[in-house]
Amino acid sequence: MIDLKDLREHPDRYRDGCRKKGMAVDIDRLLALDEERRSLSTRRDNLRAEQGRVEKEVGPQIGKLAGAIKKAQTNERASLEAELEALKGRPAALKAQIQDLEAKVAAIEPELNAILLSVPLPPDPDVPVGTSSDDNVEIRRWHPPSTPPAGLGVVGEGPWGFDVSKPYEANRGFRPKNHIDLVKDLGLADFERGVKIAGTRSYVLTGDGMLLHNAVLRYAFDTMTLRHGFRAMSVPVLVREEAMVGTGFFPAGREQAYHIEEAKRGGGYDQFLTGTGEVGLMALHADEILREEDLPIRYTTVSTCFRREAGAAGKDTAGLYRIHQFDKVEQVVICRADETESRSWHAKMIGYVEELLQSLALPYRLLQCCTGDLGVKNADMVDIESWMPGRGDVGKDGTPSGAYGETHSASRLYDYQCRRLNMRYRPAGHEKGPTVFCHSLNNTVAASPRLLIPILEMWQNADGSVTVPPVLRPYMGGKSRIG
RNA sequence: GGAGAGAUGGCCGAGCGGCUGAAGGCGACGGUUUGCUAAACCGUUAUAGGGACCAAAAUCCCUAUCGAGGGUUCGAAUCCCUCUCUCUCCGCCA
Repeated sequence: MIDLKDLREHPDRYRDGCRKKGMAVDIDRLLALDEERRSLSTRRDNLRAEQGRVEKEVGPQIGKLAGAIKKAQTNERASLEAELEALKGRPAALKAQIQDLEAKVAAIEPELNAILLSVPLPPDPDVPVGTSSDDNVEIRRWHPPSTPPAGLGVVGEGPWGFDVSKPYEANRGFRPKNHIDLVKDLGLADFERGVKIAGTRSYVLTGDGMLLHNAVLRYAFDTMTLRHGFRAMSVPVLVREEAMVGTGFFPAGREQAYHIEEAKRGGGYDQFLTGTGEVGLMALHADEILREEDLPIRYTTVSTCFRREAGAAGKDTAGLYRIHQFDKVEQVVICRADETESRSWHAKMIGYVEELLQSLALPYRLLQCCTGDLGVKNADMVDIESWMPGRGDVGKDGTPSGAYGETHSASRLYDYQCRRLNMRYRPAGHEKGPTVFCHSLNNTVAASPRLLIPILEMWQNADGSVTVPPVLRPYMGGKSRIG
């Protein structure tokens, strides 16, 4: 959520933000509603103050009179009652006016709040302006060196020295299989039975496929907790609507989430399946005032993620790329409201992922997302795409060109999310000062099975087997080869 | 699923129609005392919205908030209704 006060003072900043992000939000309507609400509530508050004074003044008299009436003789009762009615007249008139104003305020609020929730955080000035992912700007690429660093592999096995500008065959000396064929031939996944059980975009990981999946997650999780000091967490993936709204996924992404309609069954309230562990991690401290010395908070979780993929019909229907359910290691940082600190965490969180991909020898590139590709809640977003030989256009010989596919996404949100979540801290040394909304950031560490695609395709061998990247072997009982 | 009990400030806990933004305690912060610490004593101690002032901060004023929402009343932390949550016991269960 953006700061309404700031919008009031700098409406053009938000108009501009909407335009750059390609989102149509009626800022003028919001300003008008805000103006109206403030004028109404000021009048209401003044009347309430008046009511308070009147109550103190005539309240006790009313009480006394009411008591007197009970004891009074019938002949004097009538005059006492008239007096009581006269006394009640003033507060009653105030009450009616107050209720009228309250009703008017209440009538405005739903629309005002709905618009307010949909106003996007303006993108940072250094984010390139664009309309879609086509306008994203490549920041840099990384290719694995031809000589593997100590402990990460041996020459001739895996993608060491791989150059994505050359065909796979020129790099490795054989024509690659795509991950779909690899998992079928090696018995790593069963799509038919997945669909039988759960419908389209469903799958079953089998045998070494499941082991490799777990190995990737464990490796990524351990990297974050043991090496980088992030706190290991398990969080709900079935959450209340408040958590979805608070983290900024609703209302914009409502169609993307599975909706558990418990209220219809008399369950009291509905729930939603989260599409990322970010929801649970960020909602943890909702409505809390944190201590500055406890910041930054660094959390990581591994959780199952659910996505309806609404609007993606027909896109990436085969394989493990776009699926309804997957597992993801996610990292979040909650830090002080300081732009420099936010930016520095963003860079660090991207660095952790680069380190991970490099240890797996997977070629990748960093993509600066343009304004049109940002969600409502980000000021800045960097995607990391890993090289997937099985993607891209298929050539005359039936071999795909290979293409980068998104495997990670690092967002910088300033206080947008924490404002919605009402997550604040009290700056140290300013015990009496106002509270400040925290900044938050999030980034993927590893999403699997999607990350299995580059791993399998890049680490496959000419004989159809797949070498297990050395860093994953400890998580697979030391196994070095599948097939 | 059945039966009870409860939800008050950073925490504990009183209040059960007006004088209660809320006693008392703990904690925290400031001060006095002190060779230093401790103790003792004094004081301060919520959040949000709006407004005054203003370059800004500070300050001041008004309003709201005692789990949430609605109701009764001139007036609700206090009475009534609904919801949410927590705890205890029984049943069931990975």
